[in-house]
Amino acid sequence: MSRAPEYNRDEVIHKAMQVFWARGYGRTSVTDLVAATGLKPGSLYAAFGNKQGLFVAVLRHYGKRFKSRVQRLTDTERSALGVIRTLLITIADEALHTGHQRGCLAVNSLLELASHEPDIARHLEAHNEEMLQVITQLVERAQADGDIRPERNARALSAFLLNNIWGMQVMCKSRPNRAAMAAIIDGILVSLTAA
Amino acid sequence: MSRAPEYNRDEVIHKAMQVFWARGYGRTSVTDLVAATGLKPGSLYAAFGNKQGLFVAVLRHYGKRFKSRVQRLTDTERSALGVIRTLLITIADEALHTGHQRGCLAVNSLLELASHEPDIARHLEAHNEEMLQVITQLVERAQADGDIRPERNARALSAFLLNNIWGMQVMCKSRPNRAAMAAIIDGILVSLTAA
DNA sequence: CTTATTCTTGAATGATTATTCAAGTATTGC
DNA sequence: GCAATACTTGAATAATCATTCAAGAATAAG
Repeated sequence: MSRAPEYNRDEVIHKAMQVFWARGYGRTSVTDLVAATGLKPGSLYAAFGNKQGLFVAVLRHYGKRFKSRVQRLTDTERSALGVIRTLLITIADEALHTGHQRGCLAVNSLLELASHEPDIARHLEAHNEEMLQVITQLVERAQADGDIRPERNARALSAFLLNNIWGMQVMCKSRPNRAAMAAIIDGILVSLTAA
Repeated sequence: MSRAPEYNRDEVIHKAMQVFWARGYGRTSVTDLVAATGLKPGSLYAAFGNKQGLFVAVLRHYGKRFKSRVQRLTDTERSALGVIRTLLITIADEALHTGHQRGCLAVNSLLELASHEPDIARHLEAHNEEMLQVITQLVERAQADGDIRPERNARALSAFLLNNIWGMQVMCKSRPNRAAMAAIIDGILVSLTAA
């Protein structure tokens, strides 16, 4: 006993993500979102409360997307160190090949909003903590494989790895460069596999 | 035969920097700048053209400030590798000790504006290139000192180093953490001084 | 069909924005 | 004192912003 929505929620979130990712939160107007999603203001506000509500939904979507991508990598690659290497190469390739220099939505949003929107800050910190855990598991598996010395602190190595991933996401925004990317990946692997 | 300005240009730029740094370009209103600098809109626009003009002046000021800081470090430290280590520790300490999590104005602005303001993007890319050169000189000196293997590519090592500095500036915005910072600095130095 | 429920629409609202400009004020040279 | 010049002031402007809401349209139950 009611009317069904004409839109698909996930599609709307995905389209909104493209706009937020390309333009940032602050520079994205509700008018932009209306144009991208096809939903009129009233429907958008009924579905997500407000602009920030839609943005939180987008961040959730982005996080799931990233995790499922790592999972797919883990499924195809045999060694954990191979997964790490492929992950880094994938990030580099994405930065180098895509024309738009969007970087990482989570990093972009962290820098834009962390100091001003506590709710979003908390969400992004949780996202980073999850990323750190995923990486730590990979490092521990690489240690079990014998590719990384077992006496080294997995959590510490992961913090170092995540730091470099963040750095690469910054470079995405400023003349991404194949030689530099290769040097970075090399530097990471040298450090990870050192005695 | 005219009236002298009542303000000091550098002071105004410095005060404007604090606001842009704390709030970001987009979230800083001209009203904020008027409050922080004490200049009324008319005077601000006469002096800097517009908001973006003031921001460019701020970025220039920020760049000079950073370079003079590295220079001071270079003057006091004996070894180039020591300068690199101290530089990294300084960045980490600043992130850990200051209550406000401002990160780096150049990185923040790059992520916020690079895709939308070509003039500012060019300015920030030049800034990054300068940083890369400063770091490359340090690496080359460390090679001459015998602290880094001479056969390694100084430019590549510097790209790796800068990447980690960028990463640390991202971490500034998300729960900066002493153990992680130490792990990162350790990871960098392991890689730099590896065979 | 009737009614209740929910979705859609798009114009209206009020706040905030960057920027301008005319009027007022101080300083300098004569 | 008299201009000429440049700085200061703050109200006005016009655009853009997120958000609301009343009216219309579709669906489902009875």
